[in-house]
Amino acid sequence: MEKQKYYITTAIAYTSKTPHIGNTYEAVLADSIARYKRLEGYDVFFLTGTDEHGQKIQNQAEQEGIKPQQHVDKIAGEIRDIWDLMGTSYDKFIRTTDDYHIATVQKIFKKLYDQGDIYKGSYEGRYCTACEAFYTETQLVEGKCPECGKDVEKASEEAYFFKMSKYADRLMKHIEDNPKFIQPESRKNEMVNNFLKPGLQDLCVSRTSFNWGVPVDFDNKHVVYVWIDALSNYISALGFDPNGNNGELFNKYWPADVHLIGKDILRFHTIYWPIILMALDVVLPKQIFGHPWLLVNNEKMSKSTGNVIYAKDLVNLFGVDAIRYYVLHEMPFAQDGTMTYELIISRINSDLVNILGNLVNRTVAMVNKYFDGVLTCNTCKEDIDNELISMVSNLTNKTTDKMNDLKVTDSLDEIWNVLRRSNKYIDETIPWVIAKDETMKDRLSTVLYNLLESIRVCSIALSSYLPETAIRMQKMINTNVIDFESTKKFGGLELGIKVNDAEPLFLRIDEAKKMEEILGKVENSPIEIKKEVNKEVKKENNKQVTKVDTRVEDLGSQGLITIDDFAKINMRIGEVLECKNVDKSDKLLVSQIKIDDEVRQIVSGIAKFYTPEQMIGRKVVVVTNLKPVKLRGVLSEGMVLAASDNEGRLTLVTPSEEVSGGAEVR
RNA sequence: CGCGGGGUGGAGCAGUCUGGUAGCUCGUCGGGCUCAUAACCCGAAGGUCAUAGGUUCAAAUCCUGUCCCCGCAACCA
Repeated sequence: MEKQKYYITTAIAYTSKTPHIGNTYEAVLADSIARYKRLEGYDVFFLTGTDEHGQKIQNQAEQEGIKPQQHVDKIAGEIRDIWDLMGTSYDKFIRTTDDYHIATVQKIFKKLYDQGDIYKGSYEGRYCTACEAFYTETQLVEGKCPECGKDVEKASEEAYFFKMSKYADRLMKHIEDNPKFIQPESRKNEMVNNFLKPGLQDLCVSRTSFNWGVPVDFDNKHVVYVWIDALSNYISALGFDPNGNNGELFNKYWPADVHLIGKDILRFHTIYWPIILMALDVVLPKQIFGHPWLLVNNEKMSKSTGNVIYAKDLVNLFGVDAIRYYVLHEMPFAQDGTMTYELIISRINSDLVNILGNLVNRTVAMVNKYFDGVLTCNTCKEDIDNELISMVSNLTNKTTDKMNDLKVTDSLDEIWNVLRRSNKYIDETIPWVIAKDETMKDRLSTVLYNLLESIRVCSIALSSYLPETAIRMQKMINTNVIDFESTKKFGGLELGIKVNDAEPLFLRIDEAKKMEEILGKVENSPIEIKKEVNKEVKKENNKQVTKVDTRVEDLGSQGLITIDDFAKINMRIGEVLECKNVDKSDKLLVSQIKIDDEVRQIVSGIAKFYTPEQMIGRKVVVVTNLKPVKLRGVLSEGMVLAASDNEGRLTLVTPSEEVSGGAEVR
């Protein structure tokens, strides 16, 4: 019988910065699904990769003084290293800067243009001549430029658009007819109610404002804007050809069985992507799963709050499989999961060390102790065995059911139910008691056989989630029967093989010690989390400085500035006379600050940390020669300096001794 | 009234669509056992299911109002 195919993809990771554990989670999730399908006997193709174009990347590269290609090469390499570190078994890693991808995108764009789905139009907006930038109505602040506060004029920028509305009805019907198309289901309603029902706007699919992208080959002022470029990776990777000469992989694997993506980009995958495919006359993917997020202390991970956790650091601290287990287990189907070091440690100790590791260890130890590692009999059964045997034989049916719904967490729970039951079975059968009775030798052997068989079956079930651990388990019990089918009938384990010495699969973690290590109190701590954050903050600051003067680039990528550059920044001591909250803003305070004889109005994003009352009367450090800006409609004529710690808390910088207002800071 | 998610024993969650005695893991307490990584097994305590109304023989579950938390969007000069 021919193998059934299974095509799974992750979203391609954006190469603007090193991905954190939340981004990495998606790759691990996809990997566990891919591995499970392979185990089941599917012919699996697992695609992942990087999205490398766009203005943001172009800007970053400029700020670092390198070519965009150098920048993306570096980050894409990092991403691939992390995916490899986590053991993701992708079949192909696509980069949107790959030649074949660029060529395919160009062909797709051309075809859609030729058949009239893409048309050249203009992007109506407001143009600020001073800033040379376009803004939408909603971006304007009191009808003026949000950057410089000057007047803007109506203007239009040439751009290509995709006629989304043309296909809306067809898409709506598809979504209705295929209830599993968008998963989890709650997301489906969100998409239909918020975007499809109100009517689709035509999508702007090209840009002229930057050039780091796939050029439109028949109109080279334009580059293809993100969605047609990024989304097409799912088919370009397989050798799709808009003109009909599709590659073998495409013919074999398309349509995708599942696109695994973060819930934040669901709209693009469930609306724009299917419509693009319809326009290309390509069948739609079977399912799109918007997975939840991994939160740290109930907050989304972000650089600005300083709570970013990287996979590499976690692996150094806890090991690959422990982290794979944690992220897979803590992430329910539809709801965000949380991550803290304490929770990781507690999960490892209770699930991996106590339940799994200890079960294997005590069982193998008994086989060695009582039988010199070689069991002699597996037929001396008793009724008490039945429940265990039935749970073990049904395990992979259950995990398969769960995996078919992409419920990875539930699948792991099924395995742990069997592991728990096995521990209980040891207490029920009291092997250390029957070991004292010579006539019970066969019974003892059978009991231990049942346990080893349970471990064997669990190891196979686990191999998709904890591949390294599964292999270690199989080596320890020294079995060669590790195929999927063998899990369905109890008794697949060979008799007469000699188990190896018992070794702990996972080491118990002393929480207090580990936390100390994590907080960097221990010397030579492998953890760089806090330091990483500091580095990032410094980098950001450096970028700000490079904006001030382009000559900085000459001084190399360290972002050093000369004393002359520094001298351009004028800082003075000012006294806060008045301070109020800014309307409709939760972060902004507006202060009247007296500097010498002058009173400046300055807006600061410190409302989370200071009340207006606390501000009044304070002496603060003010940057006085910044270009004035309107924030939330309020004019700001400078900047109040504040220090930001790892948690993103702000503390105002104030003079340590009494000093007259207006004093220069240098 | 910008959009969305959530509030269930100390912690993390399931149960809500398809009303019918409130469940799981961790933690705590008590007991058992000693093969094992102070592990494992058994038992107990602990919840007016955010809150106020409504529908119903019956509501964590359906309807309405209110409060709180968290994301997104806008805003950190």
